[in-house]
Amino acid sequence: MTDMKQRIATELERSFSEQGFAEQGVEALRAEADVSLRTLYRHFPSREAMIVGALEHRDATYFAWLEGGPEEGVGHVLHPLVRLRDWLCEVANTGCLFLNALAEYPDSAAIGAVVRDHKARLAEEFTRRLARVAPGRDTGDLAETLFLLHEGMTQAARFQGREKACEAALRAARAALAAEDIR
Amino acid sequence: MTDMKQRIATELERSFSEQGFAEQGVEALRAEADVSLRTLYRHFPSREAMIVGALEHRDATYFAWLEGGPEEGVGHVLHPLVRLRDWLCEVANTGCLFLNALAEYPDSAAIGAVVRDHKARLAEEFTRRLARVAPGRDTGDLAETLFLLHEGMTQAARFQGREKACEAALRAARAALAAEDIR
DNA sequence: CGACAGGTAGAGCGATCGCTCTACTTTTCG
DNA sequence: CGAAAAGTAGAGCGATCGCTCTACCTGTCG
Repeated sequence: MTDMKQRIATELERSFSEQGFAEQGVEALRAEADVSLRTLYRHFPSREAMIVGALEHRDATYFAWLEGGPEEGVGHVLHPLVRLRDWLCEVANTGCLFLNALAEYPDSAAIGAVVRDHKARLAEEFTRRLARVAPGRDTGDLAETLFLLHEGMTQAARFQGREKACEAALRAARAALAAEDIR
Repeated sequence: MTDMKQRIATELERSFSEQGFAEQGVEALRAEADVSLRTLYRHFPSREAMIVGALEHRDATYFAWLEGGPEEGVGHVLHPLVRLRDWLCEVANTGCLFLNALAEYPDSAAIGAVVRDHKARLAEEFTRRLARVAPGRDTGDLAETLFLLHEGMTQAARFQGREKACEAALRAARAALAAEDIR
């Protein structure tokens, strides 16, 4: 059943997010998902597949998390950063799950591909939003700046604390938009 | 001997940097350092101590790497970002060793402490440089912006490619300085 | 009914893990 | 010289790893 696979993927995502990748083996993952070892392996035939499955699930979760928000103006552009702040406060402040995975398995082609795909679409998110708010203008550089701030904020929140990193990133983003006369 | 410990630490740093933390056990580290298992454990009595040792060594290496450069003007402030670009080109483009370690062992107090200490001093680097170039002005926010760009650049370079991330970060940093009339 | 897909529980495989230990050699130095 | 310190080589410990497999149960459907 697809329900089962979804349910397991949800638990894998939560588990890896909370405990990291190195600190728990397959048996621990099985227990968290509350299924038999056989069922776990039926849907995710290796530990690497479990990681990829968790990342794919997180990808969907996170883009759903970004939905909604202001449909125009600065608020529309900044929305992903605001939602990231919410995520860091309400869900987890443990860095980026994708980059954490990449850190542990830098040689895995499968993991690398999922990470690159996710990040490319995330960067595109800023590009799209800027294109909507400032149509006809070349906002490519600005999109890259906002994406860098997004990545920096995610990491800095871990060791500096959420509030400081979030305020700094939003302040910097607003300044960058203001400097380009986007309002 | 301290020489020996230094030499081992150098190899540990290189090894973890190139292969990641999860993908090699103590035996592989021993082989890279080209010492006996007993000697390795004499200087670093546990795998966690090896990681901490590698991070401490990297801390020293990296701050030495930042030395030199312009002593005033925008160049002085941007120097750490320029040197980071050099590092990503010449040494390794594998993200931040400290954050990679934290990703794998989020529950280790020892590792967490080293990471927080390193990052705090790195953030301070921008604060100091700005204070020198724009004495008497409140450049705290700007320093935080530059630090966020530094962190974002480090991560983005991994999956977007060095050039794109480095150019974007330097461009964004210059723009932020210009907007505050720092030259 | 009977076949089968998909679930549970858990024993157990070989490999590898972090780490300790023995036995011996080399270097340092009072 | 001779003791202590610090090195090498590597066997081997118990624990854990990822993963497979057997044995059994349950619901669906032709």
